Order: sequence, then C-alpha cells, then structure tokens
Amino acid sequence: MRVRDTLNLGKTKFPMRGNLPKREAEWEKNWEDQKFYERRLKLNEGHERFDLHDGPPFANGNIHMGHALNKITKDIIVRSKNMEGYYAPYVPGWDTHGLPIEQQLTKQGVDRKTMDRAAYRELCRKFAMEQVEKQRTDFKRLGVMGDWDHPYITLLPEFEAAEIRVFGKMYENGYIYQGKKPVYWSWSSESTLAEAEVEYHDVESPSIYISFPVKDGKGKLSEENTYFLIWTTTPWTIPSNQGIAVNPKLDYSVVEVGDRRYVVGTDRLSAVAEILGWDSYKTVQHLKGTDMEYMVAKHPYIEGRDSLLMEAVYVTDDDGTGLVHTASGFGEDDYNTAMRYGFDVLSPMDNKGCFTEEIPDPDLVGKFYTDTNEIVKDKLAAAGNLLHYSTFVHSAAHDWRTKKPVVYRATTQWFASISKFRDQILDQIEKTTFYPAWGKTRLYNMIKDRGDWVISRQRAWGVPLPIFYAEDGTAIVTHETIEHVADLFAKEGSNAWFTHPVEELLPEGFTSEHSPNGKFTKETDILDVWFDSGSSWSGVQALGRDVHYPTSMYLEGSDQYRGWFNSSLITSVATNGVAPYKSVLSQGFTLDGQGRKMSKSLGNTIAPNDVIKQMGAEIIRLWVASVDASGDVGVSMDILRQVSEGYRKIRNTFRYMLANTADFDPEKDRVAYKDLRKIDQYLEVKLNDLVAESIVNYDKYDFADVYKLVFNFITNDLSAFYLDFAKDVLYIEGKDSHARRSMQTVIYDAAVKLAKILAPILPHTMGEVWGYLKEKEEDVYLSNFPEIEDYADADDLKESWGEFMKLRDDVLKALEEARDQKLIGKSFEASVTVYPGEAAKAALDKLAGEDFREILIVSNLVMGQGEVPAEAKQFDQASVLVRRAEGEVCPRCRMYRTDLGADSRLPQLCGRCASIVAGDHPEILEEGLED
RNA sequence: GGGCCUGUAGCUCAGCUGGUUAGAGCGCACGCUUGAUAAGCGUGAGGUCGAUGGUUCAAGUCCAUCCAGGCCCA
Repeated sequence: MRVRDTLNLGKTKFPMRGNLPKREAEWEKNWEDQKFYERRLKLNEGHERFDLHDGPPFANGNIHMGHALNKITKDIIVRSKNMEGYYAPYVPGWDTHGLPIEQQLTKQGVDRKTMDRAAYRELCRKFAMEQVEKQRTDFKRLGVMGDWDHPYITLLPEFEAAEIRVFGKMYENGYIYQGKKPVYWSWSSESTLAEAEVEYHDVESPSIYISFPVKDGKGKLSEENTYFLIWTTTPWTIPSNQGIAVNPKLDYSVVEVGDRRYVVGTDRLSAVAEILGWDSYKTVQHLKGTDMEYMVAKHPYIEGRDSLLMEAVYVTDDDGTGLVHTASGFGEDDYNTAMRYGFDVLSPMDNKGCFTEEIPDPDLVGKFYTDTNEIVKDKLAAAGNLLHYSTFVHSAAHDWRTKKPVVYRATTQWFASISKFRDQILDQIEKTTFYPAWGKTRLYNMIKDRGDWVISRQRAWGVPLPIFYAEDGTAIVTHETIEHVADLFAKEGSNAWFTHPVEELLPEGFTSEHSPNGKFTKETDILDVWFDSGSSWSGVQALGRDVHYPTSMYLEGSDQYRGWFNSSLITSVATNGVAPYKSVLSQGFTLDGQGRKMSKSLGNTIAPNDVIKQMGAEIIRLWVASVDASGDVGVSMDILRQVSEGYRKIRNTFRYMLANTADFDPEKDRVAYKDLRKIDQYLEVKLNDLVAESIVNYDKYDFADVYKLVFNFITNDLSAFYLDFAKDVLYIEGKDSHARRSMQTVIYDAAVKLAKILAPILPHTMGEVWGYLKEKEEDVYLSNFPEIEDYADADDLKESWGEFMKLRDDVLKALEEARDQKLIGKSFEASVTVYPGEAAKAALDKLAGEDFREILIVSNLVMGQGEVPAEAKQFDQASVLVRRAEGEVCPRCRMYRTDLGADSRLPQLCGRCASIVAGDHPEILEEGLED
C-alpha cells in the first residue's frame, strides 16, 4: 500500500461540470414522470394556500428573456412557498385572442374579408393553439414546475363563458354603456383600424388660416372686430367645429392689422404674420391662454353656431397659431377636450366617408368629405374669414391594405364606466400589498386619472359582445340572455355567436316590447382583449383549475400596471367589490449589457433558447436570482458568463462536500451538536443564520439577497475557510475519528441545507445533488426548507470566532509577506508565533482547547509570551512572526514535523500519522508502506 | 408635456432613521498549491457614490434643478 492510499480522500461521481444543456432535459422529464409537482402539492394538502395567478402571455412568437425572467421568478416563488409548506399550485395561462394573431394570418395570405367569419376564426384558433404548444415547450424547458397539462387558455369555451358572465354582471350593475368615440376609420375598407394597421405616407393637404369672430370676450376681450385665429389642414371639419382649444400656460397677443384685431399665440406671431402677409401690425393687448377659457366665438361661416374656448395642454407653440380648431368627432384630442367641456360627440359622417344629415351645413350632406374642402373654403371666403389658403405636403395616416387615406371618425362603441365605482377601486388598491411599494402609487394614480374603458373592438378574433338589438335599436342585455349565451359558449365556444342564427342565441320564447315583430339582431363587435385577460380570475375558476379567488399574487412586468393589473382590478371590483389579488409584484424590463433596449437592428438580443443550448437553463435561473428585477435588468453574454462562473463555484463546492461525506452515514456517524468541536459548532451556527436569513428574503421575494447571502457563505465561510482547513482533518485523521465525524456532520448538514435553500433557484442542480445525499425524500423539491435551530451559545460562538477570524486575517497577511520574501511557499512551510492584542487574546482564551494551528493550516503555532520581538510584524489584532518550520515533511500529512520515524514500524511517517495508520490499517504493519 | 421608477468600483449588488479612511462577490494583476486540479488558496490594485447648486458642524444618504435611461400615458 502506498502512503496516498492511507488517506481518506474524497470520492464522488458528482461531475465537476454540469453538462447542463444535455442533462437538464432528462431531469425535467423525470420530474414529470415521477409527478413531483402533484406529489409536492399532495404533501401540502390542507395547508395554508398561496395562489400565484399566472398572467397569461400572448400566444404569439418565440419566448424572450422577459418571458424567462417572468416565468422563472414565478417558479422560484412557487417552489419556495411549497418548500415552506404552503399549498401553492401553479396554473399557467395564455392570452389567445387579438389583432396580432389576425395579422399573422394576413401574413400567411389569409383574407378575412373573403371568408366566412366562423371559418376565419377557426384558423385563428388553430394558429393560437400552435403558439401555445411551442411556448409551453419552451417554458417547461426553463425548469418551471406547474400544471402544464391543464393550463387556462382564454379561448377555451368555459373561459369564454365566464368572461361573458363577467360582462353580464357589470352590465347588471350599470357599468356598461354605449357611446361614441373617434377611431381610425378607413372609408376605403369601411372598417376601423388599429394603430398597427395604419401606415404613413406623404400627401398634399390644404393649409388654411381662419378667423372666428369673438362673440363673448368675458370682459377681457373686446367683441368689436376681434377674431380668434386658427390654422387647419382639414377644412372639411370646419362645419363640425365645436370649439377652440388654447394652452392655459401660453401667452397670447391681440394684434391690430388694418381695422381688425386677431388673437394669436405670442410665440407664433412672427411666423403667422409672414404667412398672412401682414406688412405691419401692432400688439394691443396681452393675455394668457387661461384668460380665454369659456369665451365664445361665432362660427366662421355658419350663422347662429357658436364655438367655445377651451383649455388643452397639448396645444403647443410649435406650429399653427396657438389656437386649435376642435371637432369632437374627428380627433382623439378634440374628443377628449370636448368631453371635458360637456359636449356631445358630433360625427356627421357615414361608413363611406360621406357627410350625413347631422352636419350643420345642409349643402354638404351626402358629399364625400374631401370634396367639401373647396366648398368650405369658398364659404369661408364669402364670410370674410378665410385669411390664407395654400397646400403643403405632410405625412398622414393610410390604410395599410388599401393604401387609401384614413380619417378619425367617431363611431358607436361600448364603454365600461370607471367613474361610477372609481372610489371603490382606489379603496381596493389601498388594501393591496405591492412589491415594490411604489407600485401602489403608480396603480393608484393610473386609476385616479383614467377615463372610461372602451371595451368594444371592430375585429373578428375575440369574444363577441353578447348584446342583442331590438327592432327599434334598443340594446338588450339581461340576466337571461347572458346566461343563455354563456351556456352556449361553454358548450360550443364563442364561435357559436357566428354559427347560430340570432333566434338560437336568445333564450327560447324571448320577447321585448322594443321588438313588436319578434325580430332581433346581434352585435358584431368583439370585446377588447384586455377584457379577456382581465377576466382570468374568473375564467381560471370556471375551468375548474386549482386557483382560489381572491388570489395571493399577480406578478408581471411593470407595463401591466396599465394592462392586466388594471383591467383585472376593474372587472373584479365591478363584479365582486374586491381586488382579484392580495398582492402585486412587478418587474422591470430586460435590457442589454449597456442598458439599451434589445432590438434586432442593434444585434443585442439574447434568446433564452440559445442560452439554454450553450449554458443551460440553470444559468438563466441563477441570473434571475442574481439581479434586482424590481427595476430594469441588463443581460448580455458577458453578464451570463459571470453568472456561469458563480454557478461553477457553487457546483464545485457541492462536489467537494459530497466527495468528503461519501463515507458518512448521517444515521450512524452524526455527532450531536453539543459534542461538536467549537469550530464546528460555529459553522453550524453560521449555517443556521444563513438559512433563517434566506427564508426571510424568500418571503420578501428578494432573491438577489438570497443569492448573495448563500453565495458569500459558500465562497467565504465554506470554500475559503472551513473546507480548506478541513482537508487536513478529513484526509488525515482516522476514518471514524471524532474530529473527522464532527466535521463531516457539519459538511453534510451544509450540503443538505444549502441544497434545500438553493432548490427553488437551481432545481436541476440541487436535484442532482440530492441524489448523492442520504435523505429520505425522493427529490429535494419534496423536502421542506430546513428548520431554524435555536442554539443557546450562538452569540458567544459568533463573537469569539469573529474575533479569531480577524486575527486570522493578520496571520494570512504575515504569511503572504513571508511568501513574497521567498521564506515560504505553502503555509505548511511556516511556523507562526502570534502575539495577540487584547481583544484577540480574550477570544482565544474563550476558545481554549481548539486547535488553531489546524485552522490556520501551518505546521507550528506558538502563542507568544512577553515582549514582542522587533522582527514580528505589527497588524490590527496582533503581531505576527513567521519563521520557516523546523523538521522534515511527513509524506502523509505534508506538515513539517520533527518526529518523523517516531514509530519504528512506519519509519516514513510522523508520530501522529503513524498512530492513525496503525489504527485504520493494521495490515500495513505487516505489509509495510510504499512511498 | 404628465405619472411611476432607475443611475454606488469593468460586472452583479450592500450601504438602516445623514456621522470615523464608501463595502461584498465576480472579473483583473501578482503569488502559492498540485491529495477539490479544465479545481483550490492568498495578497493587491480598482470608485469625483450620474451632474450642479443648496441645507447642515457633517451628505452616497435630505432638498432643488439638470443629464442619461426605462415603463405607461399624452
């Protein structure tokens, strides 16, 4: 036998490198085969619940780092809650309706206009479900545990039925109403357009300056020959004028030109004067925009029609006159401003772009809108209020398919009132916990300031608005009609709305006083997709999924304050009076390494699937745990490489711990805490503190702190300190010696506890580690977080050893200096004399009996007495003198010893090693020992 | 333009209610080890705390303004 063979060197098959890209998928398959998700929940049955309700990602496109951040964070929470004993299910969801899917089909050459509505919707459904499949595979590959076989999907029949019932309840409560609102209108395709369906092209438009005579100057402005000056590019909207908007903060001038006076924005004056060819003018009065509010002007050519002066902050001094012609039916800003001042929407245009009888100028009725520009111009000129007419080229909205211009036009829409129960919503926000705390302010301000919610969309792919119209146009929504439609949807899906005639959509024998002939028609608009996901708290229940309401938490990106957090809150408060969540956690966005947005053109995108292929999902998971995601987070290959280094450190430390406890049977070999050596107790205490702090941080959803704490413990306390000097006990001491079993107890505990604490973050790796431990649970995920121990002497140990660690720093510095001077190489070549200062002395006294030489990994340690010799180096805690160790190297323990050959039977070894070998390997005494 | 948020060493993060020379880990440099070895250990060098002004005996920490960036509105 060789000397080396008498050592208890660690031994393990746990590989140094994870080979994650290959092996993660195998582990994930095992989780599924062994039903770990279901079994974990079973263990927690009857315990307090934690219902993290998944925000449904939109079922379109490959997953990106934002998805990964979101899903992994959720997984860390769900796993940690379960390991804390909560019954914490996770039911993934998908958002499947909406325009982007229609657009994808358009790209594939599908033409909605030429197809049957139901058939077209079936294509949308198929496409969405394919996307769900792809995303499901990718999400699972991130290691996310959940009920993947029973997700909630917004296009499932029961979900759609639940959504209809939410709408019905809101209607019953009086929160749904019909109104008008301007939208992009394409007269060429006779449909509304979404922002994404609009493209911009240059067109030539009129540019006209018009004066509005002052009718009531509120005592601040003369009515005599005084005019408000406006500029517009759409003369055809002038007959529909309802007011003039001014910026309350801007300065305005009244200028005299000939015998007339005009009100113009002061900063626009010189530009306007040049365009209108004013050779000379003089300013006769100054006023603020706010002075003009509620003044009244006469319409520039329609007799008896007034125009109200209103304030609007969007009015700028960048172009025009600083006064903006406002027609509520033909512009978004115009609409908002006019609404604030109590106007009804005036939108006298039909689907084809021709004026209806509503238009205040009868000469224009039936005419196509652009054809009226000339007429209006002539009438203005005749009335003496046309000051300038020219044309100019600018960029304007066009229908992306017909390439024809688009107008803003008010159309009938369905609204959900917010104002009717705003206070109730705000009250619910107050009662919700937000992570981070500022989320409360953000959501609160948003609800406080938001207008009513337009819930109707003129699209095909969505849940139909379950509204009927009677013969006289009255909208019909009753509890019975809602229930009937909902039941039908639950059976057949919402396509039933299009496959059944209206009679079958209504309850049998339904009548209404508004339909004397018993005829009804059905609404063709669909619900805003935010209404879909906003109803998910109800849909997920209707599907029978394991999520209780109100849920414990909603967790999404910070854009969802406007989105899902918002819409869900509204529908839930509107129907049940409570928020759908008890807490809200929001995250920032993923940016590149320099904090820029990720974009294909910059070439700085990183796809989770690529990272998984190169490094493994664990690296993404560790990245998620290492950053503070309450704000934006950066990702780059460099950052991931750094994370990956951290992973290797963690992995290798576990490998060492597993290797050196391979021969340790916790049942048999464990040393009770009270019998541990003090240094080992100290490590148990530190480990216990770490566990406690980690759980506190899990509960605060502060995973960056968990990671930092655990990583620093592994690096500093274990790898660089405890495990380093442990080698000279584990390898050298007798296999079954107290010192060795004492350390193995600590190392084994550390491996178990750290595996548990890290399991929510690194489930693959900790599962792998678990296979090498001797715990009863089949997987780390089926174990619970470690119990927090209460060690009576914890504070004393921490204080004394804390002092010792400072002393150790001094010794390490002294050794490094000796190394620089080539006095020693490795620390075993040193003999150290320490002259401790007072604090260090006190600590050492308390720890009397501990083997400090062993801990400092030197061959000889002497506590200096009396005078400190001049050659000793002075440090913070002590003076330290380093000499070269005397004696020769023992080939077994590698220490410098003066007692080599003390045992004549084993002449190569030092006295200590000889007695150890004689005890553990008595046969060697016969066979002899090779070098 | 408005609401909310972020800006501390090359990177990821700590710095509580303002108080000694601003910390950690990674990375880097140099060295040691070769019985954790495509590993391990040690020492060290890195910061005008986004900028400016102010309050204060004292500011990374409070106030104001500005700059850069993000989300959501307009």
